Amino acid sequence: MLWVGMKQKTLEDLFDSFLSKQSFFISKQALQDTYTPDTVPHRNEQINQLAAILAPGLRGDRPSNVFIYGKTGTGKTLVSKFVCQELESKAIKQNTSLKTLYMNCKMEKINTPYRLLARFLSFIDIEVPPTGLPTDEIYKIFLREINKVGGVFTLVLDEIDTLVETDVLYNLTRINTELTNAKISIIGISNDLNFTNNLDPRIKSSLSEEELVFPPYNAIQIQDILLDRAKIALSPTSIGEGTIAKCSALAAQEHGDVRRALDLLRVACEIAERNVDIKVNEEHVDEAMRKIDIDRVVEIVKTQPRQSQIVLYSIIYLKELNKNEVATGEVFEVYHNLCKQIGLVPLTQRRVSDLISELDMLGVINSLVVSKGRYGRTRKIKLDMTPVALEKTSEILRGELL
DNA sequence: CTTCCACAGGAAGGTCTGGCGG
DNA sequence: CCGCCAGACCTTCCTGTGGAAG
Repeated sequence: MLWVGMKQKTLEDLFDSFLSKQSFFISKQALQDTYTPDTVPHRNEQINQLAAILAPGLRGDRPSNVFIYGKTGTGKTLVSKFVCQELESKAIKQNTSLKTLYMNCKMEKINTPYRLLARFLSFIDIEVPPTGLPTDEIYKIFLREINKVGGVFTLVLDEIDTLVETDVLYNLTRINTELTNAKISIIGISNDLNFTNNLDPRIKSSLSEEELVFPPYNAIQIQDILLDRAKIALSPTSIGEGTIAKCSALAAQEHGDVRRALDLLRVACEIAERNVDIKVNEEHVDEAMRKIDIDRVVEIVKTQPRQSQIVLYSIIYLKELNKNEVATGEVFEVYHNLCKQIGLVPLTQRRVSDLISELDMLGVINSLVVSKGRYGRTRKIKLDMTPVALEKTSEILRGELL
């Protein structure tokens, strides 16, 4: 698929033409989302607001807690990191004891008080075992050490949504009352705009003393940002007419997600480079779009535990019988038979129901609870992937399971 | 209007793994 | 080695419920 448009050549020809061509990339990192640019365009307002909220930390006062909302790729993480960096360097200059600490709750799997405290402690160079100790033991260590170090701490909790089920947030809001020598303020970042709706009102009012909303970027802004990055990342001769505009337009359609635009451009370049084409053009972007989608699905499917894979395969199996929308009961039945065939002990329907929810959250299926009146209440379950991705998934699962 | 289906999804608790300090 | 701990993963038991059928 990646070799679309390439005629049959000898390998020697291929290598020659590859070498004779300048690489598309000057610095690929600039298109990756780990990259932190020197400036953050179109986010001045948010930067200033956040800086104003955090500034009291420079006088040794505890800044208000902040809640930041905005969809993915709207610059929340970037702005937070940027402001924190500036704040810290200012603090160092004037010799204030102020530290900022960033953690991504989802990626670092910080979903229990224990882990949050452990992570915090490792930040001030105290290592504690990852498990084994009682939580209140860790808490005691935490209080002791944090008071020893002292000063103002600004804690950035990215993707704070993952903490909502647990009592982490509640404990966090109370932590300051136990501190004698240190002050902690919290920046919570969420891409779920309704996040605080189902939050305990006390936690809500405490955590969102201030709120910032990051609106999506529009197509022009995305293009602007993309051009900036492309200047750093790519050789100018390699970018075809309209390529950047197309990436921007597609990302703007999505929901103003810059990360998406950057991914599109980067993958499009990789495809073009592999094809030994001269420039990245709009077709490469289309191809990139497909590839990103497939890669996403494949990655999820592969890393799913066996039982979950069987559940997904059951849904695919039903789809192949031309049943587009299926109910939980049907899936469970197929799943049950499949387990027996493979020789695995099947899980209960209760558990399978949860697995279906998880697959829904991962975005490989779509499920909606509907009532069919007399015929009960169940989920309508649909696959949520492109035909190509579906084919690939089916292939992988068949390989893994049978 | 009531009934009643086919589940959703909460609560509590069990089992297992990996790790602790003594 | 022991008793204990956190956390992942499941089971059991349970109450709740939207709306077509009667």
